[in-house]
Amino acid sequence: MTEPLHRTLAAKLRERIRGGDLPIGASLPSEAELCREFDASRGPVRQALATLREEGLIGGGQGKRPVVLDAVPAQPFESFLSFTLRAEITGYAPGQRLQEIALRRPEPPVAAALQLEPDQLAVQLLRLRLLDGKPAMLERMTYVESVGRPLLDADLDAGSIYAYLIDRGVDLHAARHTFDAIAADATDSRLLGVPVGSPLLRERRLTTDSTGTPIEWSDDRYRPDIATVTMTNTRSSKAARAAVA
Amino acid sequence: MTEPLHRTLAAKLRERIRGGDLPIGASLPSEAELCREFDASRGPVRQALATLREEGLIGGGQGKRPVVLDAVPAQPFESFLSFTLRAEITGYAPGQRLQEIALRRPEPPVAAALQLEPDQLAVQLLRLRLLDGKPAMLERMTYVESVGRPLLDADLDAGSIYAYLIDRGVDLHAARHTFDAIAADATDSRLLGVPVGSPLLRERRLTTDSTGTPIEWSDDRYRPDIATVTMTNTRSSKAARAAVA
DNA sequence: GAGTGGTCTAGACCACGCG
DNA sequence: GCGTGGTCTAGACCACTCT
Repeated sequence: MTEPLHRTLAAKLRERIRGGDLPIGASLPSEAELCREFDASRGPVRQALATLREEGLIGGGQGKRPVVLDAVPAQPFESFLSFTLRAEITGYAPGQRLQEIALRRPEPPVAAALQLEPDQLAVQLLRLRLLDGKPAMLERMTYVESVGRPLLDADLDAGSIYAYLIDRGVDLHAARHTFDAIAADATDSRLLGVPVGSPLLRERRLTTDSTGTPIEWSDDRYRPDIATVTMTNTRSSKAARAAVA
Repeated sequence: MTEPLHRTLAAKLRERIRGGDLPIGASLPSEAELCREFDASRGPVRQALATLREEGLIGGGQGKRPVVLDAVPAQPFESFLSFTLRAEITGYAPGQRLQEIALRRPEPPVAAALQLEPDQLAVQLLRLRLLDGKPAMLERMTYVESVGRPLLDADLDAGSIYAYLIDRGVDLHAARHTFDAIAADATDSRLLGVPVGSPLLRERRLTTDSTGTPIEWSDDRYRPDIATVTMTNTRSSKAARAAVA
């Protein structure tokens, strides 16, 4: 165990919160009490508390004890990307049905977003995402060929594409998300089971690697009565957590 | 000057970076050097460096000096909240037309979100937001009475409510945003200038102070052809930036 | 006034990066 | 091996909250 003390303390406190030992709204022990309990000085104790504050788990202020605000810590980047992860955080059972996967020349706006030449190929997927077995979101994803090729041989009904890509060492670094609303088209209507023209939440996403090179473009449409997109941000930390449902 | 030392140090370093004294890619002085220069101990110096790291200004690691990464600090929280700020970042001219402000008992779901008793009063606003003079978003905001009272006397067509509240010392700490899509109702239709039933992007937001006490509830509806909500997140830093348009 | 977190000091040892 | 940041201790004073 060469784990730093402040990490150990943070982990122990996190466990008490997640385990319900310290319910939402409860006060944590004071810094002095934690020092005595763990036989540590104030430095590490304060560092551990700062970590939990960053994660949005606790709040508080001068003269007041820290208070439990939330039971689930934020995991900013991955949770922003992965429908699977976001669903699991929220307690829903995620599922998926691949409708189509193809290697083709993408439409001009998509090609432009991915900075592809007009004749370059990309891997496109149409996939229906489920929450507790009900159609919740329809995603139209486009990957640059070098990244997307292996997906042609993968079992895409099995789980998260992001987990698969990260496992293979793909350098996912930044993402830009744009939200708006759009009326359901015929494909949306058929697969999501809503009338044509009904309002859907659309998230368009461009994911890039750490050099800024585009990797993935996606157009995701959510059925608003089944799934919403939620995110939390706090002033001090810059952590943001995203979830569905 | 009752400003804490670590804040002062952070401000001085931030100034050197913004002023080009420390260009992007340059190394900062070592912690020991900063201690000598400012005649401080390591604690405050490290706290100041941690602040800049949080803002995405500097990076670095064990054994290496801190390196300047960027010259402009991210201000994630405010930019997440303020339509005005988000518009300015994107280069649009924000505007607003207050339609109504009232002190009343909010509808039960809103009262529940704000943890109010059924007979407690709250301040409710209906305000149309403009981008370059065109109707872009309609917000229905509800503030707990203690926070919202001063708004009854403020000039709400002048600028950002958040700037006003923060100036008055209101402790805005965390916000939870939920996005979905909804069909325009009669009020939306009239003020936003879209047909009844057309799809709108809806953002519902609950803002709390650092003890977790709810302060504000808002239901914001965006006209998708005029305004969208965009956010960027990166893997390494937890900074996220939001914008409209 | 007692208890709490916010801040600061002075000194120490360790792990990592680099020459 | 030396300088760096990462971690930890022990003690101190102040500002704030609560009662």
